[in-house]
Amino acid sequence: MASTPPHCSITATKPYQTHQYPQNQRLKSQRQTRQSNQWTTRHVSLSKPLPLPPQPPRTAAKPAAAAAAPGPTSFSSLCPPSKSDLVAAFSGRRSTRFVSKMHFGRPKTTVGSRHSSLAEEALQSAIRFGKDDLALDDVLLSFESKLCGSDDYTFLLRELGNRGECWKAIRCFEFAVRRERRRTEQGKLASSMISTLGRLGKVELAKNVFQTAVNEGYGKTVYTYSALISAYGRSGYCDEAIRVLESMKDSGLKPNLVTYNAVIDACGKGGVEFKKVVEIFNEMLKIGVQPDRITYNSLLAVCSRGGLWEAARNLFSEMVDRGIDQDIYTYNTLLDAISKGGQMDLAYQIMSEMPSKNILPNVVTYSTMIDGYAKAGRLEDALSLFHEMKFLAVGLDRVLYNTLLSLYGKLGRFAEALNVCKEMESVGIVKDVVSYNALLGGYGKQGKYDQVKALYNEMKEERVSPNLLTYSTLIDVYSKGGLYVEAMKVFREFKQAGLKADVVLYSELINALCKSGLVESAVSLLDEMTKEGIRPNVVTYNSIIDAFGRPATTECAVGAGGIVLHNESSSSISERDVDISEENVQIQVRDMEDTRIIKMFGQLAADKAGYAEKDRKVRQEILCILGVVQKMHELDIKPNVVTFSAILNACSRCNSFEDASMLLEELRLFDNQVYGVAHGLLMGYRGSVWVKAQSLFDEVKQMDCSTASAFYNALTDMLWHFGQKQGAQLVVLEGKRRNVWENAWENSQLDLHLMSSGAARAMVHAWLLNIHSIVYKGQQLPNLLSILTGWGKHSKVVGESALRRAIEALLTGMGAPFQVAKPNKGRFISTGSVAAAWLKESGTLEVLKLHDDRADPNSANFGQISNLRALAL
DNA sequence: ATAGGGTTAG
Repeated sequence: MASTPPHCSITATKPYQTHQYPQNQRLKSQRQTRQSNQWTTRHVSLSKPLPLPPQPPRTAAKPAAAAAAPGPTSFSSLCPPSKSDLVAAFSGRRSTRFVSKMHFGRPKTTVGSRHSSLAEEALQSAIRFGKDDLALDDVLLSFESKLCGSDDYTFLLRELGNRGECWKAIRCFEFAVRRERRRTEQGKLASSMISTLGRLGKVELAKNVFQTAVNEGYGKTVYTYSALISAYGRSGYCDEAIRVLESMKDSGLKPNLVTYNAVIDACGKGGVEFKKVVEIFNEMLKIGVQPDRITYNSLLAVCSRGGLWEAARNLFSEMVDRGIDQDIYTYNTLLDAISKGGQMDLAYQIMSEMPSKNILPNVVTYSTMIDGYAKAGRLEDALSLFHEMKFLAVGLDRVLYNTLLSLYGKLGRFAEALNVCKEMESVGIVKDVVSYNALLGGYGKQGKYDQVKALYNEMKEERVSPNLLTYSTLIDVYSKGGLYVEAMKVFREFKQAGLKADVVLYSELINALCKSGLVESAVSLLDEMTKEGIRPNVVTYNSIIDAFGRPATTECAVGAGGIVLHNESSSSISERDVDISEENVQIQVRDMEDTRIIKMFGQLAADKAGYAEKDRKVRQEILCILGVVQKMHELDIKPNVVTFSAILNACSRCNSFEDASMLLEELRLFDNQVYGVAHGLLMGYRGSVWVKAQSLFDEVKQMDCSTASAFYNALTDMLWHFGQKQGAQLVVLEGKRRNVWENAWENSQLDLHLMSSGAARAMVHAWLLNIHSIVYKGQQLPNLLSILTGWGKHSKVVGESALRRAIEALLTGMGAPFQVAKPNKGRFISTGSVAAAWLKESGTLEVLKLHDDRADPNSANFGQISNLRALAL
């Protein structure tokens, strides 16, 4: 089998779009995916001809969008009220957050509304009797003489929109705009129609309304422009929003406070860089528009996306300096920024100060904080806040329930997760796509594939449509579990739904290839995604860097959930490949690219079954990786700790010191500090290098536990691999001192399950040295000593981990009297007395001491001294 | 015109 699959693409969208609209009935009977796809087409019909107003119609009164539509189509079919999730999925957004939020049905309060009481009546009638276009027209006609001006119609269409009655709102708008002759009034109607559509996530329709309004001469107002900007912002189209601001200035209109607030808000939602937003903010100040509380809140939201907690704090003080009051939004957004910046203690402190400012934490505050703690791995703190809010009788809502589901799911505490589901049910909150995604991810990560399947089925039965994140989660879960055939099936479903892959999905696929050592295929997929216009991010690159030197075949193993893909390996691989190709060729030629992905899964499945043996081509790989890192520089993608860990791990897989040095040079390009420490320790330097190392470790300590431990593991492994064992031990003891591996170290027990093999071995030496010193102080050892290796983080065979094997070999090599504990293959035990006897033997101490292959002549003793000092702590 | 939840790298 070829080592590199043919070139492929997974982003080609299926050209389902028909440019002619089918009849109502036909459309309704078609699949949801098809219906939804209509939304992305630009030519949206503005429905059947409206009943003509009594006045003679103006010649240009026909909306442009309506003119573009060839056939009669009803809005009721184009606006299925419950399909909003699909709409989001099709618009290519990265998040469905915007749309999911609409489930809350936040009704816009109509304070200061100038509508008449008859407008309320008209609304009720429209809701109750406006079953289709004609019936709604009847309602509108019957109220026509009683409703006064644009205020009533504005109320009507806005309220219809708030109730999800999209098509009714539009029909009402068209009805009203034709009956109105004053341009300013028409403009008001247009801007509220645009903002209503924006709130519903129907950007294309909003744009059509805007365009029509401009064409017909009442659309060029600050309000319509602002409304359109906001509509784009809500759906995450920040570039469009900025473009509208520019075109607004071009057409001679001066943006006002609301316009700028909407633009800044759009930037926050669309992930525009803080620097760029500050430019817009400065432009606003320059033309004399004074910022207000909402401006600052929106700026804070920009920080929160990027976890720019320091910038957020500065903005907060700037607000205070300017005499702008804070509100609950300010605090919640600030807390979010600080939480995302990983500063939970600071966040907690600020939250505690809220009551003294007369702003009481609400359910949003709590969900922000609980999620922040959960992401930082501080489960106890997360749960204690949850109990606090219950105690304070802060009501739970959908988001909080979903936060809990995600929390328990991640921890594998499924009993609690199920209780949350029950509670949701009892208070009448139906599980949505977010709930399901959280559960699928939770069960998937624990390898509970039966439950994953059951949940996915339940989801379909409950008619909750999977979205990009659902597919993404499932593909990742199955790939990680080695269930490539399952992954392939999900990928097909995903393509059938007509969705476009995003950077996350690509990164998952690339990671799957990388984990199997297929670096070249991974790189070709990287090229592909770039060609598709999807910008890889640091995660994508980290996977590829980490792939360096991985063996090209993976373990042949049985999944923990008992689902084994080898059930299918009765048919030969080549046969399966042919099947896959033929099937797809039959569907459409354009699916060729997808076929390649599907083949890729086939190849992974085959590799996993042990069919393909590949030679490692180290030379080629190193060039590949170097090229990739260069590319990362060119694209100005900033590396992070994971990048550093990946490079260090790649070094550990090098066969020669020279290769490792080449990789380390890449590290130098990124970051001199990390390079200095890694290189220094590798060369056996101490002194100033150790001082630098301390400050590096201080920074790493800011990260969550698993990120920090991964870095320590990578650095230690690299040092151990190249014979700097004393240096490795120094790093490990530093990690232990800083509690990187959670209570791994007690006198009676050493828990290595979170450590890499190098780190674990260095740790065993240190631990035994410590026990040795206990014995020599004449103190009593515990009756039983155990060393836990766990089952190995990545091994699927019980007790058969590389770590376990490494530790077993180490102990045997030292002659340490530890035995495998029978029922638990990952545990080595010795009685205290037997261990003590061994430690007292004359040669033992020398065996336990570690040495560096390379040492700096100037500080030869430093390592040993600080080892002893660290042990004393 | 403003706040919180679900996916990726270790």
